[in-house]
Order: sequence, then C-alpha cells, then structure tokens
Amino acid sequence: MSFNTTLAEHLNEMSTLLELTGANRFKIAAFAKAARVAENQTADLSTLDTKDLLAIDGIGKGVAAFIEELAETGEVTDLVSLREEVPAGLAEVLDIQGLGPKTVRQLWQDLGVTDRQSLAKVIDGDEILSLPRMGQKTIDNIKRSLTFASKSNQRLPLGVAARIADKLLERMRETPGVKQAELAGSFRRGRDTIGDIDVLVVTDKEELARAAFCEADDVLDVIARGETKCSIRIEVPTKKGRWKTDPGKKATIGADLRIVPAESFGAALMYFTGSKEHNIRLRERALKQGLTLNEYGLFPDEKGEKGSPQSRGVKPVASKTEKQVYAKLGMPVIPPEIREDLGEIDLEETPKLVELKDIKSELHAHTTASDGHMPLHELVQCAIDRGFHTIAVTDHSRSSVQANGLSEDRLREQREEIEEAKAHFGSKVTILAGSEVDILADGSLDYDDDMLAELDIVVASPHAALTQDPKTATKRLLRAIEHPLVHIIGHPTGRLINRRPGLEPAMDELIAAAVEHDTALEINSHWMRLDLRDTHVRAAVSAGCKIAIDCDDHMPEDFDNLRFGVSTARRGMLTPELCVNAWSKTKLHKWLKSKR
DNA sequence: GCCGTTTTCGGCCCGACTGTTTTCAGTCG
Repeated sequence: MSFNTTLAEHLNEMSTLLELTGANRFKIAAFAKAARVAENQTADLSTLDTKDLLAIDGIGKGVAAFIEELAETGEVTDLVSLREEVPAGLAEVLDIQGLGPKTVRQLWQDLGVTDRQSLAKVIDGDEILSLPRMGQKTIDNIKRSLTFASKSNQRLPLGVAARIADKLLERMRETPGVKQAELAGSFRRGRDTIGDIDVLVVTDKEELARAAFCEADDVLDVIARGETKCSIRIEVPTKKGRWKTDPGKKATIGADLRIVPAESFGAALMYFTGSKEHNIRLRERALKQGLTLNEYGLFPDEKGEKGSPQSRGVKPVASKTEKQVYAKLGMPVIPPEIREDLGEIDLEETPKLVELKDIKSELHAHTTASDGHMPLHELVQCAIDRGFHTIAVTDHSRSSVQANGLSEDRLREQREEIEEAKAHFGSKVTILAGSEVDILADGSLDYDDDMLAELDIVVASPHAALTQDPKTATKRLLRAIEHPLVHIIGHPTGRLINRRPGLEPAMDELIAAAVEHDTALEINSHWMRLDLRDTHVRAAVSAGCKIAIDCDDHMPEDFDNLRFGVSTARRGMLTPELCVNAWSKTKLHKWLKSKR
C-alpha cells in the first residue's frame, strides 16, 4: 500500500475516533478533509518537507506533524491513544444508517455498547428506552438498518449503479406530470463508485412522482417520504457480468428523490451534483459577494432576517439554470465531473474537456481468437456502427494462458484474417493489427521485438504479479513505457474496483517517462477497472501525457462502457488534444507509425 | 484543525426529514 493511501486511512480513522469522543466538529472535518487531500495527491507525501506540506490546501501544522510522525515511525501517538480510549467495534456502529455520533456515544457510555453484536443485544431491552430522544420508532429503524450492509462498504461500482440509475430516471420521466428529471450526485460527477443515487424532478403531480419513486422495482425499504424528499433503499442484483457481491451478502443502494420547483431547477441541480466540499466553497463565495446560496437559488443575503430567503418570498438573482447561477457567482460553468473542490473554483473559463462524441477510435479490443466473444467481423462492425474511423485488434499474448493468448504463429495467422477483413470492409474503417502484450513481472514483453515491430499497434498491459511492491512495480512499468515499440500502457495498475488494489507504482515517475518516450497511458473504460483512475489522469494531463480511452472490448455491449472511461477522463480534466482516440485518422496513424 | 480581499482570533454552509417533542435535536447529504 502506498504511503498516501495508508496516510488517508489513518487520517480517516482519526476523524472517526474524534467523532466518537465528541470532539469539536470542525476538528473532525479537518482530519476528514486532510484524508481526502492525501488521496488526491500524486506526489508521495512522506517525501515532502514541512514547508511543502504546509503549502497544500487543507494541511496545516497539526496534519503536517501527523504526516511526518507517520512517515518516520509508522504510527501516530495521538491516534494510538485514541484507539485505546474508543472500543474498536464502535466505528462499525457509527456506520449504521440513522446512527450518528451523538447517539452512538450515548449507547457506548450509558449502555456499554462497543460493537454491532452488543448493540443487537441491548436493542431489545428496556434500558435503551431511557436514553434521551429514543422511542420505539427509532429503535425499530435501528433494527432495520442493522440488517443492511454497512454504509461505508456499500459504494457500488459506477457501472452497476448505472443500470439502476438509468432505469429509475426512465421511470420518473415516464411518470405523468413530470416535466423534467435528471440524475445528480456522484453519479453525475462520474465517480468510479457510487454511494447513492440522486434523482431530481420537476412535476405538477407531486404525489404521483412520490409514488412512482417509492414503489419502483426492487425497493426494499422506504426510509423517508416527505413533501419534497423521498429516500429509498433498492436491492442490487447480486451478479452483473464478472461482478458479484460477497457470498451471502445482499447488496443495496440508497436513492433519493427531490421534487423541486421548475424555477429552482438549476440551483437544485448544482446543489445536488457538487461534492459537499465544492458546494461549501460556492456558498462561501456567495457570502463574500453579499449573497446566499441554497438549493432554491442564489439570493441577496439579508442578514438578521429569520427563515430561509425563499420562504420569505425573496426573489433570487439566479436559480433557473446552472449557467445563470455560476454566472452570477462570477464563474464559468464548471463541468459536473470536476465539482470536487480540487481547484476548479478558481477556473477563469470552462475547460474544454473530452466528450463522448469526440471519441473516434477504439485501440484495445479482443476477438474470439483469445478470450473475446466476438469474431473479427463482428468486432469491426461494432466499431463501424459507433462511427469510429479506426479499430485495433489487440488479442492477448502467449503468456495469458487463461485468456487463450496467441502464440507468435497464431498471431501471424490472424494477420491474414485481418487482411481479408480489410478487403471486405474497404474504406469504412481502418483495421489495425495489434496485440495486448503482457508486461511480464520483470518488465520485459511477451513477444520478441521482431514480432512487435510487425504489428501496427502494441498495447502493453500487466496481467499477473499484481501484488508486487511499489518499487518493483515502478521499475517493471517504466521498462514497458520506455520500450520503443510500445504505443499504449493498458490498465496500468491492474486494479479491480472493490476487489483488488492492483499495483501502486510511483505514478509521477511513470507519467514523466511516458511524456519523454511519447507513450500513451490508458484509461480502461470497463467500470470494474477505470484504470488509470481520475487522480492519475489529472496528474498525467497536467504533465502533458498522452491518454488513450479504450473499452477493452470482449463483447458488443462493452463498447457501451465508453461513457465511464470518458467521465473518468473528464474528472482528470483530459482535453481532446491529449486524447489519442479523439484525434483524426491522419494524426493518430502518424503517431502510431512514429514508433515503427 | 484550518484559514485570512473585513480576521493571526474567531469564525468555519444550508435545508429536509424524522421522531420525540410542544420547539427542536440528530442525522443526512
């Protein structure tokens, strides 16, 4: 595990333990924010000196000392003593829906609850009723929540959440009275995992909308059903492709419906799309301009007045569209994917990020020759149907035995088949003969250079030895990046979301080498991978590194994963200029040939 | 604990819903 990941875990643990001891809420938030900052740094924070640490937004004297102590000793004294004070199992009690720090603290100190088991025991007793604000309904709610998986572990991969979110959105749009409906939240931001699904609607038949939402397919539980907000919990299919839940565990995801007035739609969409941190920054900005921002609009800030501005009938200065609200805040429209408070607040104009429609080629795809489900002709036809100018055939190399990797003889035979397909499809699309060649554990490639030189395109990817230590992994990947015949590094870390962490190379070194050797790094669009991940893309883009967005297609529907790759790219602020798949045919092929 | 175009001290976003209350605390996003 990289230092930054370990650090983020320690900072998060610190924040949670402080919460359970009833510490100052701003202190709690400061550690949580520092954890997020640590996760988003590409430079190894253990190597920075105090001055550089303090220069990072969100890191002050306290956190800097925390980082330095962790780097030097592998542990942090303050954290260790908190661990002694707070029972280890209490954090998982805090993870239960509906239980916050105040209640958990009370359960712990008054009733001796130390983990979920002991909570389950006291919940049926009479003593629990003696706690303040604790009645039968609250107890029933806790009981119900106890049966669901913990909040923290249930973030779903983007692609799994997408199926549920798309269906829910369609259902709402088909509901009579609904004028407008959109998805917001982390789904709209395109995060690689989704905690819950936010749906916004404008309707003149509110009760119908509430009913359509609360009675949707696979709803397990209605948590809240108010005037403007409904909360439900939906059962997730336990299997989707190669993704499945842990045996015996039911996966669920929460979904919130917000019914908003048409004239507030833009403000509401902003409010429910931005990350918490992005929203706080916007509201602070509003206050500095003598305005106040909420989900109903941007209002003149009438200090001292009681109640919300909209409830007093104050007219907003902007509310109907996101564009209007951002404009009145003196900002360009910020693309949803980067509303994370990672520097976007200070942008002076809307960045031109790569879009789905910009993608004109697929450079990583498999056929039945290795482990794909599509014969060559079907794969090519899929690319034509998408309007791509180029499709690369990149079956697995010989060492990927489990994927029926091609021997050099079989790879040469495939060339003949490709020549035949070129003749058949003519000018409709350019077919490239390539390979997804294994990067072996030592960084050497799975075919001889003579073989690689015969190919139009080489995607080099790690498939085995994915538990190597960071140093070895860095060396291994650097060797592949520096190889003169390699065009693209496929899924550079080999991570599988929620399943395996993959390699943790020194990403800044890889990026520097990729720039120097004109090698592209891939964003693998499959929702189980999304590798490179957003933070890596961001670092790569700012270094001027070329990026490929590919689907690693094995079957026709894999082409649909492109939207996830593109949202990951946008989160990394990738522009079409640096995205090789967005290039014209001429430009792309010129680059490919430059390595031959 | 962090931070500064009113501040090095004193702030730190805003509203909905629920359940327990009878005016609001806790939780959530």
